[in-house]
Amino acid sequence: MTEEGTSTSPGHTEVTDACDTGWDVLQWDAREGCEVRQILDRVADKWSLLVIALLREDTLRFSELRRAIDGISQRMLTVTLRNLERDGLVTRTVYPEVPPRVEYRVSPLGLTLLGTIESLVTWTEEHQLEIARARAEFDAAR
Amino acid sequence: MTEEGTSTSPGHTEVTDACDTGWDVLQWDAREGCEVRQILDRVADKWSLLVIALLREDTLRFSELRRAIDGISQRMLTVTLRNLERDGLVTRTVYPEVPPRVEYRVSPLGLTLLGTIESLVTWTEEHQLEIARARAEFDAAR
DNA sequence: CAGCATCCCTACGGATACTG
DNA sequence: CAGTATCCGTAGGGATGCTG
Repeated sequence: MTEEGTSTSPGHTEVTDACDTGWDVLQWDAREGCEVRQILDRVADKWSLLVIALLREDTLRFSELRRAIDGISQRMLTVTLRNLERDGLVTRTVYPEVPPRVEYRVSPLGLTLLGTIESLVTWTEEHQLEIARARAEFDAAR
Repeated sequence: MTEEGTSTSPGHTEVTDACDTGWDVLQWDAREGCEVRQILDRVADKWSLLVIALLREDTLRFSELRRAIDGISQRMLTVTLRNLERDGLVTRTVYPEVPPRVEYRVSPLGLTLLGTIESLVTWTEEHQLEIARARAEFDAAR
């Protein structure tokens, strides 16, 4: 595995303690080690949010997720699930049966994140017209 | 400019009306045309959030932002500002002076988005320990 | 079934050089 | 000062093929 991993990069932990004080924007970026950046990245990547949202309803197995999502490659589903599992947002359960069965469910932690995300989605729904209008206006001015 | 633009891709607007019904996860992804996806991308890219957060305090000019952000290239600052401006989240004002002066400020719309984002940041701060623990545990199990 | 591994292509984003 | 234009490396992510 030459890629992925969202490296915790041990031995590179000179985060100078930034990111701890509340919403201290001037500091929390630029440094990749920052938690906010990492969580934001996780939530914003192409599939994580979708996967976690799907799992909110009920626990699903790999193939079910694969079919439910439509555009996703099995590679990215694997990668996404591993990341979510690593962050403790999703739980993976393997049933030692003959054709292997693996089930995924959202953890309580994942649920709280999902709740938070909803406010963002709500914001989007409430303002998408404003944004569309702004874009149209901007593009027209070229 | 051969790149960037978050294409409104005209003539590719077959969004089938998805994304309108609230938080209908099963539908809103996979289709790039979705507003939620676009907003999420905007908010999650490397610099947008930081820029908008910096502007919350007071209006700043290009060079001030550049210096304030530290890691950013002037190219990405430009791109980021154009996108934010296009979406109506940030306002750009040009003062026709001899050494040109341009000032940026958050729009009211941008402010409401920032407010929403804060809950995400708060979530991160509240749960970063849990996540760190989960990661450590996961990594240890390899 | 659930996945790892490999190849490969593209978009994101940095560095640099040039204008109004 | 405030950009624009160009070149280019890297990471994200799709397609495909192989295992336990």
